[in-house]
Amino acid sequence: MARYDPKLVEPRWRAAWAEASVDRADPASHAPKYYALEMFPYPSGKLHVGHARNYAMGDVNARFRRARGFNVLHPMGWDAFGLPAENAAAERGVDPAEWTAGNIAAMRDELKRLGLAIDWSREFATCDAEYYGRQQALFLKLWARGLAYRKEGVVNWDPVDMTVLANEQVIDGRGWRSDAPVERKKLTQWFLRITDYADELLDGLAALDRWPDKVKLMQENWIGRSRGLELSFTFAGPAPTGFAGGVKVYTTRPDTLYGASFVAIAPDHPLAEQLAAGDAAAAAFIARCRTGGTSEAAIESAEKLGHDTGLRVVHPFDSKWQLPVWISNFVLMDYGTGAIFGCPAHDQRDLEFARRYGLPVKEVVLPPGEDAASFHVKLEAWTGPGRIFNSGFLDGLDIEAAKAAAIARAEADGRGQGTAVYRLRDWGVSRQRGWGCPIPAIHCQACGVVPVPEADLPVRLPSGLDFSKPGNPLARDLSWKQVPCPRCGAPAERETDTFDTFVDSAWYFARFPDAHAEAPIGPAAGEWLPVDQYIGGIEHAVLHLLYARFMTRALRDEGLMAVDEPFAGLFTQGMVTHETYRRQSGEWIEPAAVRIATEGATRRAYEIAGGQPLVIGEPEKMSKSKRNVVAPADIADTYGIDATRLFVLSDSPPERDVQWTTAGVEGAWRLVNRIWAEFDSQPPAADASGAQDPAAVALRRTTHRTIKAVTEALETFRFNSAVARIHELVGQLRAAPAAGAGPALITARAETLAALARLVAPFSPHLAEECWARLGGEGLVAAAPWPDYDRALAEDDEKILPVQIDGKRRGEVRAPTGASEERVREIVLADPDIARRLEGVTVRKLIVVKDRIVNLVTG
RNA sequence: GGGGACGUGGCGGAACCGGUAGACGCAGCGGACUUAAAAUCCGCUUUCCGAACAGGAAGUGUGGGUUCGACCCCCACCGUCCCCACCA
Repeated sequence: MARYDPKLVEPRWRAAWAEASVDRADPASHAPKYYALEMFPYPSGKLHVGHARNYAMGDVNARFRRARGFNVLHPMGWDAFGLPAENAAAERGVDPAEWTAGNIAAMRDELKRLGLAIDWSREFATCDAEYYGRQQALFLKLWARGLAYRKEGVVNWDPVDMTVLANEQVIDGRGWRSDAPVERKKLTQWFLRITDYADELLDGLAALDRWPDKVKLMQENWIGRSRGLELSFTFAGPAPTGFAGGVKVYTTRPDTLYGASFVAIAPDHPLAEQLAAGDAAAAAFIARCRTGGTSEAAIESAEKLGHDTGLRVVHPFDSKWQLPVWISNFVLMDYGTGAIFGCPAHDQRDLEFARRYGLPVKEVVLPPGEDAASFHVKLEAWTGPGRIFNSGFLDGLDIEAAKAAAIARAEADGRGQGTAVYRLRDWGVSRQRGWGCPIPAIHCQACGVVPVPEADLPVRLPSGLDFSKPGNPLARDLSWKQVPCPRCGAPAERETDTFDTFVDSAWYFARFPDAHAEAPIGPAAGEWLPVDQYIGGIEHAVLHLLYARFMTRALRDEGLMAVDEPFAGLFTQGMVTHETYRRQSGEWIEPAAVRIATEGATRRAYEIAGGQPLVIGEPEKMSKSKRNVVAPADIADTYGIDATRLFVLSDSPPERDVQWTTAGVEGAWRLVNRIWAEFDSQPPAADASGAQDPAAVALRRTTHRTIKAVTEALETFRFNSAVARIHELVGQLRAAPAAGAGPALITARAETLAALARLVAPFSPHLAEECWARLGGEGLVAAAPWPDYDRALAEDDEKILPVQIDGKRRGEVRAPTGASEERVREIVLADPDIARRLEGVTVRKLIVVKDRIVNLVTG
């Protein structure tokens, strides 16, 4: 018996797949299409077990669908722009393009070694000019449609790296890379008008029935549509220049308007800036607001500060009532109108502000059970339900009715309008980076911002950029930057900002169907999109996944895509974690340097070198800092790829985290060897004529039941359950060994093995090929159809029914599958054991659940 | 502060639609093989009472409820994790 040797077996079958081009999507096929895609990786240069799990899931799905008769498109690419390449360039003086290309080559090899059924003929990287040039072309179209624009906005500015940072790159108020306190800076930036699609992006979520609810909910909250009233407060005295119409505020609580005690505007509000020009105190206050940190902790502890402008506005429902106008740090310029009215009794922030500055607190919502004369808000605002009082024409209404009435009155008076406001902001896509897709625009003194003519695309990144100094090297490369204006020919300058890399990933899935097409999105995209199953991490729930949904719609409106939604099905997989080990002194020790000893049920860790005891920590996300990273390549050297793939899919449900353990992979490795042993010991199929062997019948039943169960588990992404069923089937095979078996059993075993090879193929494709070949199977198992099951065999012909008396299990009876209630009743009452227990009691009720259970209720 | 998810043996987890709780794996224990160890193979393994592979009791975070029957549905509470957050 030959021991299974993955080092010999695995490369051989990968070569065979490549030779036969089994992984290519067939453009001429008439089979139904299936587009399987996993989020493409950033080419860091090293494959992580987390990658291995992600791509193994996608691969199981792709191979399964192919076996079920679909024409599968399963491509791979590289999300290749980004900061790590610039860091490498800055630290080691390497060319980011070369560095990235080297990483891609290394990772491609590692991915290929995983035995993924990927159509490599469609591979591309976002840093290829062939890709990003076409992205520039798409951008020009969006620009022409008015979906791209430039706007001065307040951004997170890293003063050390001299670049804008995305919100997610700001950690506790500091730049994630420089650790410098982030500044709020006004800068003119490119934006994409994602808010034009806010309603559609929100309402479209309902149709995504194969997306996790969690992701849909996160997007819903992120878009954050709220309905309310935009309302103008006119000035009591002469209005400041440009504010003849008053100050426009936004509120979701127009029902509390009679509880108003002030109007507050953001420090960045145009009115505040105008006042600052003539009021030193106001200017100082605004400057102070801008220095405040943006971190969670800073905001949490930040006091509500204000500056009374001295201006007074008139209450919209009572012309004799005047309210002060404050500038306040807790009002945000980029939500709503940048101005609010304060109702301290019914808003906690307004209450804190009012208490600090001695502003009135007037209750207008009476909570149930409270008395109008005695109800007073003290330290906590009342935001719950109630009846409106102290509020003129709104008195006596409930909150919802009062909101409607207040909006109707404001609209009738021409002072306001019921409206929806979104939390979603337009997408700022400018980055002051040198390793990104250049934004195809030229700045001309005379003509303004001019698009690069399409014929001049791609705007290529220059080679030899200097990354050794902070800031954007493109801005320093004058020979690249200085160009004639395409409109008037005068000397002009290129836009030196590059796109946020999320732009690169917002449309890449539409490129794969025609990866080499002249047009950015070729005609085959119409056939393949949407992606049938997309797989990736939950961390992209509101970033990448929202941007891709927006881009798909924007390009649809441009006539370039035929679908509304890019991803019909989405699966978000969990991470791979690992225990952590550290010395008493605190240093983290990598798993490879640790020896685990079990003493009874307790586990202890020792450092291999020196033998000193270590502290075992909870499983955590693998990270360099905690040194708990495991490289797939090292594991594959010992146990082979198939065992590695099997393990990361078998130990936990796929959406949950899985803890990497050596014992776990060893378990998978055992299964690989057990499977192989069954094939290796199987004699050629015998002639089974005659002989009804009960062992053969039992094995066949298990086989067909397993095919059914594995098929259903793979349909619903329950990989762990599928592997458990395979374990069971292998256990049955071992219980009915070929040695000494009669012809009927040998034949049954042959049927089982033929099914097993195909059931295992999505998980452990190399092993499956080896088994298939050993069995004399036709062609490659990678191209073989999925096994069918016999319904009759998958069902037992007899069921064991537990018998409960008053809900407690007291015995069991055997009954034919599908037996009628009367028949089961007879069987139960005829059972001597049951009869004995029923002596002296009356059966009040006998409940039979077909093929499941019997419950006797006594009285 | 707002929103959401999840609590099942020593561990990861399973349980279709409300119908035998603990599949399968890991760890552990016992045995076989071996000079020995590793590997491999066989068996046991929710807890408690019990000599028992007799029988019984308890049991899916806690407390209630609905039901012939609840891990599953409802209410309240406790705990853990995730997302968002001065969003008016």
